[in-house]
Amino acid sequence: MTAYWLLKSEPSAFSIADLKARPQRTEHWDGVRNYQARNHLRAMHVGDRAFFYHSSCAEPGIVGVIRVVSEPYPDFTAFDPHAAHYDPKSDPAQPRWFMVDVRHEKDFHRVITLAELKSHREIAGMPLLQRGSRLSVMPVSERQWHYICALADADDS
DNA sequence: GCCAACGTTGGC
DNA sequence: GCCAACGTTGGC
Repeated sequence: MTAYWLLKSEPSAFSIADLKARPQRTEHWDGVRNYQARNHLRAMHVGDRAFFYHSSCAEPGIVGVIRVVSEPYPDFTAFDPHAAHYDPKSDPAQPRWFMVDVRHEKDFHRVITLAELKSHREIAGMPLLQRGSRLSVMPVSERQWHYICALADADDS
């Protein structure tokens, strides 16, 4: 059963173009250091799809689609004292943080901005649109997924 | 740069 | 277990 997700990244740190430029268009999604987001990561499976969301930028919004291409495994950057998201409390024998590998699937032809998403009551239940939401990994329902894909495809012509 | 919202930490 | 202080996120 394929599931749908939304993954946030600041494009100044790692953008969808960066992912697209990686070998095999694939990279591990490391650095998640929030338990709720971690739990969502651990629920992922190969074949799941996710929206790539650009945050903290001029035009925050969904910029494309990526695919989960690994099962969840320990985030090894947590063990590296030189890594940006080093966590001395994550023990390799009992890892605290996890990640998956993702592959670029497609760019939307335009950014589906946060402002636009907020204007559609059909998807008002998305965690992304809740007051004070900061979660960087969140589930998307099948209905929400197809609704947003339709928005993106509407001006494909 | 501002600020609201949230999660985590640590004293008690 | 409570809660104040602090750090981070992220839109504007």
